[in-house]
Amino acid sequence: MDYRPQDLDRKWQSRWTSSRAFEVEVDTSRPKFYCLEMFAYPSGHAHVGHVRNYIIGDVMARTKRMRGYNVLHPFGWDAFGLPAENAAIKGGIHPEVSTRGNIAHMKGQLQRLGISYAWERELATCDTEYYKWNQWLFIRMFEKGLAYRRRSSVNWCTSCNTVLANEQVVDGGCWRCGTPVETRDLEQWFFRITAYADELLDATAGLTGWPEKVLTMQRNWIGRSEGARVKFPLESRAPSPEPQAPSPEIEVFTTRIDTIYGATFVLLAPEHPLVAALADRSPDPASFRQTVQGFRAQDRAARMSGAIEKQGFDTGARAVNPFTGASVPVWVANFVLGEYGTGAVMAVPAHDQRDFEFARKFDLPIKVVVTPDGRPVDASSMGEAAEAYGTLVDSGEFSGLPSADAQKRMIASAKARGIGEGTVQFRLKDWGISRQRYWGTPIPMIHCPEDGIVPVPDAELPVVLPHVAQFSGRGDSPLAQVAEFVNVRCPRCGGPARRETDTMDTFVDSSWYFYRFADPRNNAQPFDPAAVKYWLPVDFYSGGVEHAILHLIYSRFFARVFRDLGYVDQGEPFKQLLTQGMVLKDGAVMSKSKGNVVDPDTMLQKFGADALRLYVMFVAPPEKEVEWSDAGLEGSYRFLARVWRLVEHWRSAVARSTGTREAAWASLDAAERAMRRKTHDTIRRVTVDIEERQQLNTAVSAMMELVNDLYAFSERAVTGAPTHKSGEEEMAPAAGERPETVDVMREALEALARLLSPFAPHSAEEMWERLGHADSLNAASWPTYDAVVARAEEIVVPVQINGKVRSRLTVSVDISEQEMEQLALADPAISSYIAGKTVRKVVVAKGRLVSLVVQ
RNA sequence: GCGGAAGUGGCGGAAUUGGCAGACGCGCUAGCCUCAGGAGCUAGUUCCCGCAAGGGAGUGAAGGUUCGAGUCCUUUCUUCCGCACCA
Repeated sequence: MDYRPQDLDRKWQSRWTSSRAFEVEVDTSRPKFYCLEMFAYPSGHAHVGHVRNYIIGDVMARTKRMRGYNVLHPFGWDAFGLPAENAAIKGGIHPEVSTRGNIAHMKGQLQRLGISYAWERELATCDTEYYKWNQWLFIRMFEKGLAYRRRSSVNWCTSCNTVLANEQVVDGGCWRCGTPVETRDLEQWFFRITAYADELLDATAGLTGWPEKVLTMQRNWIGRSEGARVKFPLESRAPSPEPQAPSPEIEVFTTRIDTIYGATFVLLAPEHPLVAALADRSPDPASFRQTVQGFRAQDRAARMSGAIEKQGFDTGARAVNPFTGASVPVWVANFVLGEYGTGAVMAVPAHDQRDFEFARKFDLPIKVVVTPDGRPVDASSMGEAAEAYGTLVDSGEFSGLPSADAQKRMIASAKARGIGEGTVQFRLKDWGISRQRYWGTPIPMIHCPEDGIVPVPDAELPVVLPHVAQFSGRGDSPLAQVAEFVNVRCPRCGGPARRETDTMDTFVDSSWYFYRFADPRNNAQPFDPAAVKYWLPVDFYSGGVEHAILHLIYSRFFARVFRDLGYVDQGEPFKQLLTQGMVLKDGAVMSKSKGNVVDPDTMLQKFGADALRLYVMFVAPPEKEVEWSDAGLEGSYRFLARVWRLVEHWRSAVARSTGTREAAWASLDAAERAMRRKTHDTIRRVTVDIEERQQLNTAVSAMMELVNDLYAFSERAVTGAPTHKSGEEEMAPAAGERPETVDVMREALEALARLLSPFAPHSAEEMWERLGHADSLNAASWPTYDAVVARAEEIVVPVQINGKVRSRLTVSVDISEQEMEQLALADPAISSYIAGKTVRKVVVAKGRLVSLVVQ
């Protein structure tokens, strides 16, 4: 029979489904393994880049299943999100319709690849049964003060009169009409992730199964920095008649309080609350405000293009440096960030490059207060700021102290005087989750004129996303236009009230779906804690690096929220993380717009699922980026066909020999022993490569080596090599053929079918069946190896003279170091080299090599 | 600028603990088989010299440690990725 993979795909996929082969239940008597690939946004079509990740996970899942683990391997859909809504605005197809259609298509693609998912646990985040628990959790977080509301700026298109997501801002303009985007302040919901900043940072040290790269990215993202807050009092002017007089001081954050004697001016962010008040007091408030507004608008556009030039202007106000008592000017600067620290900085041009550039540009004073290496620094001639730590000069009572000591003393001094204190500042900000969008989880809150913000009672959850027929892309939040949705009675006072019309960021959906998979149909709670206790943490999590920060940090945050709610007992959800590399085509990431998408279905039709799976695993280690190659895929197909012919060639001989196996191991000849050794060593290598090294490409090459040896072994046996022609016939053992050879072949083919099955499950199942087995390869059928058999009897050991290999010795593996040395010196090739010279040193690495130093 | 990863044949890559560099695959070459081959089987394939035996060179570059370095150390170059006025 010829190798027809497409038939095998169909046959085995339907068998797996009908036998519920991959469905699992909690079973505390067995070790569990939770294997998860990041769930998918249902964009419509999976390309081979996406698919690579699922295959990697499937190899792990199938291997662990065969190793006897109770394997949870679920899949689902990150189904809410902007693209579906954008498509609805442009094409008029309702997000619900397009999303469900896309899910159906992509699910078919994954099924055709034979990925071993527990499909009965499938979930989509747009299911009310799922997002209900987003709402439930939101309310719990609201109760604990972890969800709160405050004003924050959004992108606003004045032409469409609507809020834009960051992705909808293209080159600083609206994605639809190109109108320049403005910022506008709205009341929005936030999650207080900063409450866990320290813990999220510290716990990275315990994530030993994560790539160091990802941990570094998370640490940088959290961005802990130690420093101090110090108040610079504003110089009093004529008493202000205004009732809300500006705050009498400017608080700055600095990590270099040791340089404070050199603080010759103060800079405010354009967003700083004091700026508006200072504008009122300025001689020309209109132009003041216009300049500030210019800075704020510029900031957005400039983020895209890179660096922007430093700009600023003098507010006219002055503040007092609390350490020197000097009067310093207060400026507004475009590069000071409103959302970091206090939104104000003390500028020390001598010791901070940014301040230095600003001072030079605007001719502000530069004062040196730290000498890096003991040599004096001249303020007027320095070309750049001296940022290094050093010894303080010209700093009053602190002069002469090293920077680090000075920082401690200055913080103590500031604290004693009530003008500052040491603080820890994080770069991590609270997570803004409000989206003025339709296709997401409605935020379960009610705004009552009497009672303020009231959560929807648990009994009334879910707040179902109402049907919206028309998506214009204009105006308010889509939900705000649905009167039946918006108008509601206040749960507390019963009076008329309005529902919250914002929906949640879809990162909320993806921050806990891995818990839900443990118990996806629970209607009473987000999940049964006992089920999660059994299945979690995820033992193997794989996905793209693009999620290294947001998704993974939000998930770690949610894990701690669930922990503090008493639902899970530990705060790290992912034990091991693998970030798989992308698949490139013509050197670029696959994308529809580039037109370089490789469609898995086309490959499936040509070569079958197994060849595609095998190729993608073989081409490179999982973390690496790979370039797609049609020729490489063909090579994998050829390999599978080669294995297939080998099985076909031998299977009837193997079937007839049943019963003689094992008995014959003692009477093997040398070639049979070597073949058997190769079989057992291959089992060892493949097992280690998958489970320990997770280097799936070398696992495949180990199997290829085995097959190459089996062909040679087959050639040597009387039956000849399984050529294309002869493969079509069932070969009987030729006259005089040794039964031992058949036994060795059977052991090898059975091992091979099983080792191959995580990679090429359809072909492997079929081969297993054709070798005479009625059971499926699914459960607990991983081959074991005999370490004694796997060990070589003889090895070839190189002999080096002065670092160059001059001869090779074939020796027993058990040979002693002394014997090796003697054999090496007695070797004719070696003795002729060393004749007449002095052997100064002999190094023997047991079982590895002999190295002679000769003069 | 800061941080991270990586540089190995024509190509993808392998080398697990400092011990035979180039496994395995692609591509290419030759032979066999065949009516035919874009199928299959066998052999070859880092570069240079040589009919061969063999010799020499060789893991981005330059040094170093070592009997021995792709692997460890120092310097340096290049590429990719992340962060990027975070005070």
